[in-house]
Amino acid sequence: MHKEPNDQDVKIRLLQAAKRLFATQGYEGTSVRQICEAAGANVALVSYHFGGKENMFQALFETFFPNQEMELYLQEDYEPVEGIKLIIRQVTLFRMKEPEMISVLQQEIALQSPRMEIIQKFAFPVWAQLRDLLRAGREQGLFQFRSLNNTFMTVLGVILFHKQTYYFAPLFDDEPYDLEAFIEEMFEFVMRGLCYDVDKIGH
Amino acid sequence: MHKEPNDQDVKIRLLQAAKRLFATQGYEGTSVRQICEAAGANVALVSYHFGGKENMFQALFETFFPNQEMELYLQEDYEPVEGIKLIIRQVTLFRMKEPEMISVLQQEIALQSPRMEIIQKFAFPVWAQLRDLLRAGREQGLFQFRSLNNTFMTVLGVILFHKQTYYFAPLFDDEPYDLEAFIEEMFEFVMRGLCYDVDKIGH
DNA sequence: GTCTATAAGCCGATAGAC
DNA sequence: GTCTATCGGCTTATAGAC
Repeated sequence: MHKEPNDQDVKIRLLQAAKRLFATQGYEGTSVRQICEAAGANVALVSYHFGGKENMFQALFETFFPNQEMELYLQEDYEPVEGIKLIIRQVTLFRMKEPEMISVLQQEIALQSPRMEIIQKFAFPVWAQLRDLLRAGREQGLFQFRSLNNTFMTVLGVILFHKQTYYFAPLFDDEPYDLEAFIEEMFEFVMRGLCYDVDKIGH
Repeated sequence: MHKEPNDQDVKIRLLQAAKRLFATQGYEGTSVRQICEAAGANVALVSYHFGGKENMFQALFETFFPNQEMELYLQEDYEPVEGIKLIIRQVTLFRMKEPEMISVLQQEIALQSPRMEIIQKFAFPVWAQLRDLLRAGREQGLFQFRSLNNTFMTVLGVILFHKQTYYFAPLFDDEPYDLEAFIEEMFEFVMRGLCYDVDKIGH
């Protein structure tokens, strides 16, 4: 009944190879053969361990998505401002920890691919929470905006679009990089965008 | 020496089919055969008219990207605020007119695919202009932010990420839709994010 | 300019040996 | 759990007929 040590090894190696390749070549642009070769595994093992390429895509989110932290977060009851700050913070930390998963996410959102239904199962709770916090903040007079839909997409764009990349590099001066300052700057940008007045409330 | 009327017809039909299919299935996820079938053209005509799938991708940007308007815009010398407003406006109008091109753009940015080099040739002037306007605005005391790089990516995210979609629909209330109000709201969100004070200058 | 036919190869999935 | 061999189908690209 005891598990071969190689069992989990191969599975995790396949997942890591798939994550990297999906991020850099896309889902359709990546073949099962490439994944297996990169993982040093036999061609048949994706079918055996995951039941096909598509199921492997879902396994990626089960493995690398912060599902547990999200569940904990969603149990709490947050004020709009601190709730949004926490979302910005958590999403940004995840983006730093798993840039390849963010790349996969961005691709599938842009494509509106059939895989979006899988992604929804994992990411929707946070998105819905962000939308609810924006609406609650407006109702409490903390934020001001016309369209909830547009504002939601704007904030999501601020959080998700960021990319540190070779292709944008020519535009970028060399700047010292500080993660906490970065999160703070993004949070403050969003709060100002939402017309949140620190003094008015005294937060 | 006169051109067959069908020549341009087939070419433009192929381009339109490619645009639609690349947007919904991705570059790698779309086959030349699919493009030709959707365009009602023979399988060999992509090679004949464009010299292969990759060259067709570039032809997409030559055809559907607002290259002429961009050239005109870049000749002008804009103040930071009005320049950024114009960029937000023009990009948003383009996003409404050619949502499929935006989808292609988003995909390739997320992927950092080899096609990014093609995209750069067409989009970089605007991106560089946006970056320059942000920096100039900061130097003139109009805007306040710490990191030019991060602020640039934030603003680009606000402009480019937006997506009206089936998958986000469950999050969206039905709202009356007004394009001008939408552009204005996005512009004001960005200006507040940049700490731009209307009263201080009297714009 | 358009077509058919074909080349040469990769795709995902699986049956069956070990 | 891992392997090889193979299936049926798809891919891009092109040579050559019309």
